[in-house]
Amino acid sequence: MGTARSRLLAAALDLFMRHGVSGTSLQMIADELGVTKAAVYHQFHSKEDIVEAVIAPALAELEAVADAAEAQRRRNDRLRVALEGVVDLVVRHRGLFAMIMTDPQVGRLVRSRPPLRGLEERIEAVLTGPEPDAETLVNSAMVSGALMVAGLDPRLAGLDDETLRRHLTATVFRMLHVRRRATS
Amino acid sequence: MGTARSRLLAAALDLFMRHGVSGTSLQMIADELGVTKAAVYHQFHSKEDIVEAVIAPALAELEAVADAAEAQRRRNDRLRVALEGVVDLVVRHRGLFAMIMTDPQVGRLVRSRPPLRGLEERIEAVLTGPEPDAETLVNSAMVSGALMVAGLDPRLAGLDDETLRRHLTATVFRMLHVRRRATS
DNA sequence: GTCTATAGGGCGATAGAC
DNA sequence: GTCTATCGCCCTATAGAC
Repeated sequence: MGTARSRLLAAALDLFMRHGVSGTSLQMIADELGVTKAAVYHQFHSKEDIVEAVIAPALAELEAVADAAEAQRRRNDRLRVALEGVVDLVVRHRGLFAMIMTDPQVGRLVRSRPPLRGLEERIEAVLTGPEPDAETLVNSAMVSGALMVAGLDPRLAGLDDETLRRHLTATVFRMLHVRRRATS
Repeated sequence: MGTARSRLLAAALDLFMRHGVSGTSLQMIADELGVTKAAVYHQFHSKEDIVEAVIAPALAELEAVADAAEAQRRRNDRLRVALEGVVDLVVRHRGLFAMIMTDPQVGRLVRSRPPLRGLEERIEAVLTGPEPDAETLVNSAMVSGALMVAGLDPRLAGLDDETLRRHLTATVFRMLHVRRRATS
């Protein structure tokens, strides 16, 4: 079963994805675990703390992806590393990124925390490059949305990680005109 | 300024997109208009009524797009008509479709209303065709997400309708391997 | 169409016993 | 770690005057 804390986070994530963050009350989380609200407050001091703990691991991984992408010398390699990294995260965490991107409350929280602030911008900068034209701007926005929804759509829930990863990668590369192989 | 009703709907849409539906209270809507909550309840009997009225026009247009697409004989034409129609809707309504697709509360509402129920499925069926393989399933899900976020992203807010429409169309066609011209 | 006033309930959060 | 009990707030919604 894991620790009380990890069971709480798992239940919270499930409810957040099904009802949204502001649509999920602490009472719902407590009911899901079969305990009272006060027991929830023993683990986390506020609802915001819960949201933060739920998204923290994925954001840390996203930061590592940004680091790895920015370290590449060639633009095509930066794109390739960023896209492969983000696809991998989306596949492994499925709905979590959809929750982060679509829920306005989560968005505010992410943007208010200094270490995370700018992470979005770093990824976007890798995808678009400096001074992007309209087409590049539109396409990179579309990639975000396309990946986000891929982790959410119930029709894709039955696909295994490897199949989903392969098709996602192929299509985002096609969207942004990225060459498939690393530059030798 | 328009009627009280239309001003209310405009204010509600703006707040729904900024804070989400469950993150928006009737008090916030009333404040935005400079009136009291009771004045809001004079126009609509419940919050759900407001949500329904906000999304109704766009959903009616979406239904017309589904009709037009299903009337095409060839698969490529069905795809082309559906995608061009949806792109047009997304461009003209911008954030509205993002709100419909991402907010769990709105999703429940849409799926609970019989005339609208199945509309999602009709559009999806046109995009995927019968018994789609994994790649087709993934790609059509990605198209939904890509279009959704395009209406939401603040970076694209400055683009005029025609520019946005052109790039969105080009990229979704590329995602789904659709030929650009109508079948003669 | 808009107001004041209020009902009734769920919310996040706290205190203190076990 | 979990409980009972409670606080104060804000929510949706209603009633009735102007």
